[in-house]
Amino acid sequence: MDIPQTVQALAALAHETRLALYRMLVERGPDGLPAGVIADRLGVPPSSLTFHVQHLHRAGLVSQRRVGRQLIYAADYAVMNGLIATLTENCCGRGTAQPCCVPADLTQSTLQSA
Amino acid sequence: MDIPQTVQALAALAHETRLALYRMLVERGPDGLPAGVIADRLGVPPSSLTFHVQHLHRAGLVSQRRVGRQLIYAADYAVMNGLIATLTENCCGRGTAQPCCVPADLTQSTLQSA
DNA sequence: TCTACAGTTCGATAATCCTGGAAACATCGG
DNA sequence: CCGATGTTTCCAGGATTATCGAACTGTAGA
Repeated sequence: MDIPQTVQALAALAHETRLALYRMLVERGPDGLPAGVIADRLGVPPSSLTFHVQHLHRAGLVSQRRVGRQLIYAADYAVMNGLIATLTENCCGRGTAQPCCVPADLTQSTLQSA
Repeated sequence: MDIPQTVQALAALAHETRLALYRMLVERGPDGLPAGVIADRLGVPPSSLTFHVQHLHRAGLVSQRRVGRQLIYAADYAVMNGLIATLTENCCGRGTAQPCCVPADLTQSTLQSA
């Protein structure tokens, strides 16, 4: 993940409304949610919702698809995984302090328990 | 890590200069670097450097100490670890997609090799 | 084709952030 | 005490981001 992409993803998440939006979509899973429902739950007017969700979409954090007359947004985990990997590799104190987490590659899928 | 703190940390990192600054300090380790050296390396004027480094400092990502007449800044990993943990817990698709990484708590320090 | 509905785009305003020079503050050496 | 050095604070500007109503686009059903 290159630097501009990292900055873009960080900026996309660095807003209370958008972070709440993204978490809502993660919790919801692959089915996603239509724009209107998201706007309702967040309590923001439609045009503001579009503004924020597009921000996440441009950063690649959220996917968009049309179903009938509604637009469904869903979390796209690839960029988030890339972001966390980048932060873990470049921004955790390697060797100096205890690292925060281990990239999934290193642990042979011994998780699913958390 | 609560939401405002998460947003603040994300916002602090969501700028090319500040991300470069933070990575420089991580690479440097606990010794840290004086403000002047950082400004030189980043190619920003002193007042701009202060602006950005204070931003990181307010977010708790960077510590400050005085040595003689210089102010030394060093990466403080606690907040970064907390940030990554928060993102991993709340923003990775639990169960839906392959997770990006495993919190260090779960792996009995089987690292130090990476 | 007309109407209703779901979202987006447009436009104007407000708020926030960024930049960098100049002045002020703090520390050290003489 | 004075000058030199390192850094911050202050300030003004410019740039970017956020908010939200109103108008527009696209889709579905009668």
